[in-house]
Amino acid sequence: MAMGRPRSFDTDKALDEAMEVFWRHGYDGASLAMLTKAMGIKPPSLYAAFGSKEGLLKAALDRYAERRSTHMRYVLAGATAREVAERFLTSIAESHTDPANPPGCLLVQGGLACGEGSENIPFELASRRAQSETELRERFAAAQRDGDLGASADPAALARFLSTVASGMGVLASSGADREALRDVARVSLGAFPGPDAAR
Amino acid sequence: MAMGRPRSFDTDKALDEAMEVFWRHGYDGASLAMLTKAMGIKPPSLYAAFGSKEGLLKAALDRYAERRSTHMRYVLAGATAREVAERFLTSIAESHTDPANPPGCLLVQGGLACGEGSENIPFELASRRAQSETELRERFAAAQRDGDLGASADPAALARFLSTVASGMGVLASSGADREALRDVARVSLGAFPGPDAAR
DNA sequence: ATACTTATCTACCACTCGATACAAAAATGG
DNA sequence: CCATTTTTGTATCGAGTGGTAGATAAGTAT
Repeated sequence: MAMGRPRSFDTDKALDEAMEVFWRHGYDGASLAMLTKAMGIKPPSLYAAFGSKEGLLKAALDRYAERRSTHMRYVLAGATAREVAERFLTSIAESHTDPANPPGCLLVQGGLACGEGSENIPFELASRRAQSETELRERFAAAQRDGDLGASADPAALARFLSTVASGMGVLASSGADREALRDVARVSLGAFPGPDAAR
Repeated sequence: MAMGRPRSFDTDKALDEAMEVFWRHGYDGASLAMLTKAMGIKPPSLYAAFGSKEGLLKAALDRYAERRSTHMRYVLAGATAREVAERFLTSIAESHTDPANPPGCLLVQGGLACGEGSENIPFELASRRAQSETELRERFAAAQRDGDLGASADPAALARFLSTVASGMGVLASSGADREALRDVARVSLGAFPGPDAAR
């Protein structure tokens, strides 16, 4: 069977460029002209590969999730619930101010509100944000069974708290806050985090 | 001297409608068609009254700030730093889930990232977010002088922490979280807040 | 080589964007 | 009344939007 003309661009490389544009300008703010220029391809190639602007975003989000899953594995591997929280917030302070990327978090910058015709974008981003919150919640529930998180603690509330602080740090970083400011927030936030029952 | 034809719409009422549109769709996502329809006026009237789309946003932000200054006065009037923090977070849990408004916070929803030609919008919103952080910081510094906030506490870091949690709660609310979820976040966050030195 | 399949490029589609020119309308001052 | 001033509605501007038609290029299979 004939294979056809091979693709002349690297899909992952192009996705990285698209990701950066969505990250910096949001879904609505990212025009096809900006995207195709950054990706180094023309509109028909984009549509053949990703179907639509929304499809391109989803592909970029998948790639973003891949990147973060490495971080998240490290975070969840913390020995105690407390250490997981610490790893979570400090790694976010680093990643959200990494000069290799636009400041903040793609899942926040991508678009909390959108215009007509892209109403489902905020939902898409929210569901992806919810994923790491779920991972944290399950990790904390396990920690509670293991005894390194007090029985009186609320795993769901703690996970939601950390996820909320993470979103807030995304907002903070996007407005130009430096790494030290985010570390401060992480440090103060950890003061809200309980240890095993004996410690509190 | 001739006075000219009187304006046929109420400026403040129109601004409230515009505010809601910006709140729900963000700056880029809010089209002139949506704005003029919501405001019940035609483009020339909009431009005569507010100069530009950006001018309209700024006018809406001014009105938003007016609304919030009442809340902020109540917050800052708390007897102790701890009480100020408590009032700040709980009032935000309420306001960000007030069914009378779009969910979340206009200063966050309005746009963290924008397209070409509106690059200064995120700055405008960030500077308005920074305002309440400054108010909190100054209040906490005063609390430290008064002795109801420990000498070892860092007023700037605490204010930044609260402001960050507030932004995070805005993100959380915009994705449909209910009031109880926001209250949980507020409650957990307050665990990070120190009292007078004796208490910790 | 020829057939077939797929990707790419040029050019363009219908539509929406923010913003405005212009004339009619509605007020006041004389 | 008329002159003046300002607002309003209609109708539209040029630019840019997301997306595509159609021809051409570049590969594989036979």
